Amino acid sequence: MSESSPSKTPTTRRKATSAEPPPTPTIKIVLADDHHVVRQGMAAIIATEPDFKIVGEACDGEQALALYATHKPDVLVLDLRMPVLDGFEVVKRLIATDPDARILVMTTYDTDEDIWRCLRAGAKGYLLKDALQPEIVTAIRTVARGESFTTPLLAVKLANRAAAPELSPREIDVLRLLAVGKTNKEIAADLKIEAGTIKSHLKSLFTKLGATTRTEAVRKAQERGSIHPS
Amino acid sequence: MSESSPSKTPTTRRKATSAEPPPTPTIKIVLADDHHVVRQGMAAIIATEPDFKIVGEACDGEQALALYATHKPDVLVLDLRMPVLDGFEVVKRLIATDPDARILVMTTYDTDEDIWRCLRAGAKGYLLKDALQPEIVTAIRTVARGESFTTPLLAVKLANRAAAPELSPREIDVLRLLAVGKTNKEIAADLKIEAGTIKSHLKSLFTKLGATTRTEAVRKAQERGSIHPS
DNA sequence: CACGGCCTCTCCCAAATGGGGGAGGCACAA
DNA sequence: TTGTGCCTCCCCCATTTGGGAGAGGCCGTG
Repeated sequence: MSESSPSKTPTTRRKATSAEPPPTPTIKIVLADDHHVVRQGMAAIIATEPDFKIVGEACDGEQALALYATHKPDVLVLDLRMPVLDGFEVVKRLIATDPDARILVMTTYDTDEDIWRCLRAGAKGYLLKDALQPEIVTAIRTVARGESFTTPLLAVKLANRAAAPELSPREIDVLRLLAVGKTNKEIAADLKIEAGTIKSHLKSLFTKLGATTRTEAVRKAQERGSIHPS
Repeated sequence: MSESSPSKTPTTRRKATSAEPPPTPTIKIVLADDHHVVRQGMAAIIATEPDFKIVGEACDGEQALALYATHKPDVLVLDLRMPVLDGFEVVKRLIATDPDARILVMTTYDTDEDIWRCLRAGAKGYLLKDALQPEIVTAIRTVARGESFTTPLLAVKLANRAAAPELSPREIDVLRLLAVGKTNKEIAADLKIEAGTIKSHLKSLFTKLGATTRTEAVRKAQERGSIHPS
């Protein structure tokens, strides 16, 4: 399903003004993933496209930033979960210095919050690790062109996410402590505020998350990706 | 000609009765992982070893069983999280029909319960997906020889797990409903028992998991892998 | 400036939770 | 047989939680 029209596409319409798949000079790629196996796999897939070239491989966020700076690749393929500096941080910092950076975020997890945050931070595409070869190739090519690419499956999730209300920073603080099983009193002590205030935050958390018990709130927050099990 | 005797190992001892590391005929491998990228990566890594050969690739549990049956590989490299039939089920069924099956379980997640169950079910090795090439190769070779291989990191976790008390089936039932945020009354209704009984189960869950609140219990159970976020 | 969101705090009250007991039936193993 | 663990149920009671209805201060946006 990569090419649009299978029959009527003569070589005539190959205009040279904009970048097109075949005549692209070379797409330079930096790969950032902490799993060696995944890097090998991506390398193998990328090797099937003659105009793709890996110019650097990083296994943590800092390396990714460094390699981007030195190589200025056409695409940065970025894993979200990484040691030292996670994917989201990398996107934020990279876009801050270079707003035109083309980043393709790749991850196993499909919790919407991550996707949402990365795309809003300026990532151009989002791919799940269960993607097949053609989708991966298309994604890289699309992002390299400066356009955006997101797996259809995720479009739905993104729509949901857009409708959902944002959690305030303080609510996240409470949520995190809630998630490890602390009581209101303990959370209050940790945050150095009154226990009653925790109840207030919980109330708004409940309404925002559509939960009625703390356990349910934690669960829904995890589903959304507002908090990580880490 | 004039080959006096360069070394004392002429072609005489070629075919041996027992299998040995260097002269191993060929290690046949079936790869089961639902992520195309990971399969590509493993394939690339396996290709570096001349005596390794992939005889089949599965992307779900059923395919894995089928391919094992037809190819009788020396090693089945198995991902835990897979559609249709998860890794643990595959291990159980495979060992039931062929107790000598050599299975190397590979996963991203390191929740102890999974490891524990798979190894007890008869898997020969456990590898995390962040393993580097040499470790992967060694693991495959070791398991192919019929010995067991487990990442050192996991040995610790296994020790912990062995010490921890087992949760009863009923406790797991309660835990699962607890995890989605249900109240005791709702859980009782779902399980068709008295609400008071839920409290009893919760009490033993709390002591076994070392928790004091339901949210904490859910969290610790998730950490152990007794229940999955699924 | 006024509005809205966020953070803080207050009061009240019904319901749920957690912790302490105990007890009977059942199955399985020593 | 005597355990031991599991599942079911019961009691009581202190604490926590969830829901309702505020209010004041602060800050950024329109």
